[in-house]
Amino acid sequence: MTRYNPSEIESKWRGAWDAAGSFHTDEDGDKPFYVLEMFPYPSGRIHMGHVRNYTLGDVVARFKRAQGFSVLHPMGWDAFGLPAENAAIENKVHPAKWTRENIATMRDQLKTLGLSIDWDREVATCEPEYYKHEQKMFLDFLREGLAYRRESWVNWDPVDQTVLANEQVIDGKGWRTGAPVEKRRLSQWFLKITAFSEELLSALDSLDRWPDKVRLMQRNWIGRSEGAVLRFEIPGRAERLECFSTRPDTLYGMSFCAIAPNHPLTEELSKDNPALAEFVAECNRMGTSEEVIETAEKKGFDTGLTVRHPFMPDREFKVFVANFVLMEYGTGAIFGCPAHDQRDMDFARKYGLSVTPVVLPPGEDPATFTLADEAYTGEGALFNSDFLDGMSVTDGIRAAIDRLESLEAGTGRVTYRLRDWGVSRQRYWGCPIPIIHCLSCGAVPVPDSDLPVKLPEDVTFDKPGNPLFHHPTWKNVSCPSCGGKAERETDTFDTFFESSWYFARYADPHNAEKGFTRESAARWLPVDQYIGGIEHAILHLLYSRFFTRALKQCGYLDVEEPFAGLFTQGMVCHETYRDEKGAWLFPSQVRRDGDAAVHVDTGAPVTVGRSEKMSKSRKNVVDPVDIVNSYGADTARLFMLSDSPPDRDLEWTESGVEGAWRFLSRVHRSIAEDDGGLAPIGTARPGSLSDAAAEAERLTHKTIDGVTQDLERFHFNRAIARIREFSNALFGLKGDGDDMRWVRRFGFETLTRLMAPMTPHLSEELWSTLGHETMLVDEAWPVADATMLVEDTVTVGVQVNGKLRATIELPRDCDKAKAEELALAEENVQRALDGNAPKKVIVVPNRIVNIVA
RNA sequence: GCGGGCGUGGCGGAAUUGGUAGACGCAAGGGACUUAAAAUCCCUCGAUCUUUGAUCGUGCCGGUUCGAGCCCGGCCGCCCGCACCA
Repeated sequence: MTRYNPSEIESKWRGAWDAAGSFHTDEDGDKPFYVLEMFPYPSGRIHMGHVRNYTLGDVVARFKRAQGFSVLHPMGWDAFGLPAENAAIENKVHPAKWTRENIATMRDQLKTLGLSIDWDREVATCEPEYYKHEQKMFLDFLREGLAYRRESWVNWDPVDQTVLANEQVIDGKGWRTGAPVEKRRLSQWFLKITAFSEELLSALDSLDRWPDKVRLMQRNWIGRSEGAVLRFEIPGRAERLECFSTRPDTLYGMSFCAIAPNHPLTEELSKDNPALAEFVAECNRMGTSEEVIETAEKKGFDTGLTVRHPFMPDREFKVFVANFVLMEYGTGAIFGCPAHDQRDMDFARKYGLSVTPVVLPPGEDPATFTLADEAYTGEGALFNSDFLDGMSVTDGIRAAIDRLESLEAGTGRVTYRLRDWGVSRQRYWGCPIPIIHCLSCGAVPVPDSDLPVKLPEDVTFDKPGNPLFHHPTWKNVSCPSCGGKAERETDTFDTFFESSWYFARYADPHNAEKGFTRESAARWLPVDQYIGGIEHAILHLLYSRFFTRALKQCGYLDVEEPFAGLFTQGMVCHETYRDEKGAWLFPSQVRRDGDAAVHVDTGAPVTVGRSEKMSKSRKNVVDPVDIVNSYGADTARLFMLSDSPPDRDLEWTESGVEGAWRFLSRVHRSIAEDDGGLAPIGTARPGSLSDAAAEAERLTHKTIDGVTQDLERFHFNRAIARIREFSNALFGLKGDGDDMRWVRRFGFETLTRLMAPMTPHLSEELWSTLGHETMLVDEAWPVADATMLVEDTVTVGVQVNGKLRATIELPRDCDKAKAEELALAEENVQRALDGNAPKKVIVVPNRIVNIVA
């Protein structure tokens, strides 16, 4: 008796695939297909989220390969980033060493999953062979005007002497030091993603193999709004005040203007106005967290300036500096119409400004309509508005813009919420920005011949701040332009920079001259199927879309969109456990005892909490390595794919894993221990089959058809349900006549082939057990015989007044009269009719008969 | 506040997109095998009742339809994204 021994089987077949070069990318085949999963950050160990992500991708890759596609399925490492620096500081290990060791560990772990990856194409973004190309890209962007430098605000930790990302600022304090975070102004590099705002928005419509949800999130993020820029005269001053508004139709309801605390005009005025300067400082102190914004009161400071109304030159309105006006959006200045904007209303009530309604809600009387403290933002007819009176909001907007343009007091304008991408990070473990700062020449690009600018590895982390800044020699260079004394840029790129083009590098991973050739990009891009977490719905995907367009503009490639198909997987969740003191416990420390749960060692009661995303902080994690060691990779993979649809969250349960294990053991046992019930390989189909054998044959074809469709549509959980149903029928077949022996072989072989994308090792083993000398990985995907998919008879439900009363067997496509006759003949139907004649009979062929009594 | 999604047995989820609700699995209960256990195999498994059958049942209320888990209107609940974006 041969027991199912996954560790033996799995290492054997991984070795065989390796030796045969089974997953080597075919550069010549005429059906290229690029499957890509988001590459991992080398944190040290793989987690269940990786297992799910890479299993999903591997099912697609193996399925497509079997269907005859030349599949590109690579893997690499998103290897720059903050955790490496944290490890350096905490454990005194160099980020490079830490990262490379983590990569080695995780590569080994990933390999045990049996993924059909071409490891010859592996890339690690922290290596100069990779990042030298993005330095070149950056310089090309600079030449094209797609990169530029300007001052920008950052979160500064005064103790660590470092810049903090927004998520490292907790309650206004540095996450590590607890010191109050300061706002600092630094010169930083930006990529001009806003040059593509409209394109990035409109091209979303063409991404029809992306989830609607992700497209919507990107749409909102880009945030297009149509409106007008108004240029208000400021009596006593030469310049005008520019305000953006989506509602120029409400101009007659205006009662003030407000400008941002960091508006240039504010900065000028506060120079000789200490009270204003103090107000601005107060605004800057105010955090930007959700909670603060939610509860913050609208506050303003009267500048003493006024603006003149464009349509009513005799009317002037006060200009305030207001804490709720953002410099980053529009022009950093607004006109306030309290009646039709809640923020303006709050502000007007606080400072006693006038509230003039100019949009009349339907059914209201203009003579009596007033507003309390709620602004009216709906549709209606304009009134109190001179030439706009009677118009709808939409017509009013157009008419107001026309008038503003004729008065040269404004113009129609489209504004986007999207802002340029700041790529400078004051960090060590990242790609050096290839710029040299010269006192006389300014920021000078490093010449191509001097690339790459290598990140020096002889650094220490004993001083706070960026080690590049303290490096004794690296920084000091001569200016490439004038030869004078100069310094290197010590900032490095945001790590989203590396992940914005890695998918293209895989097309040509060993090219030392270029990031990739146009030809390789033309062959493989865009990625046919990209798979990853929803958490990257906006930034990573948007940056990659931008990068692809920027690269196209610089002549690198000819596509605009990097990812033709996108699938976003759900999270892997697990119950949470806490002991009596409230401390989190690992699942391995907990034993379930019916409804109760107790500590494995002490027997003390354990509180079971709701299921949440697996996370180290809550300890509700299960280590994939443990699962692979005790059940094998195929069981882990099968469980990942069973039950939960891939786009929904998956609940990890021990019993579910056991169920997957039981199923695989059963398949193994049933096929490996089959004693003589199988026809030899290549036996022709017998001329006639018994009913049972014919039914099994038909089911086999139906299963091929169903599983194929399910895999194509990412319904992996249904594919597995179908396979289980199929195997239940198959293993229950009795008899050893020629027909049974033939159909059993046909069924068993089909089963192993259909399971191969999900459980590749076991399938390969069984393929061999069934007597094949070739490897299953090289076999073509089975194709169903279409004539076998239709039954001769169908079971049709019979309803009386919509309620099911019977089912009848009918010949396929049987005529309506016959169906009606047979339906009415049913005893239960007659009883339900209770002697009444049917008023009407609806017959839907092959579906249902409904009798209306 | 704005935008989006989802509510189906004890649980995860199926349901050819308007046509037999609950596939497949998990858990539970019963039985067989065994000295015993594990493993395995078989049976039951939405609720209620007057149990060869009937009634109810897809968050709640209503509508359209011969027929609604699916479509429409209104509620309730949960989840996600954005958030002073003018």
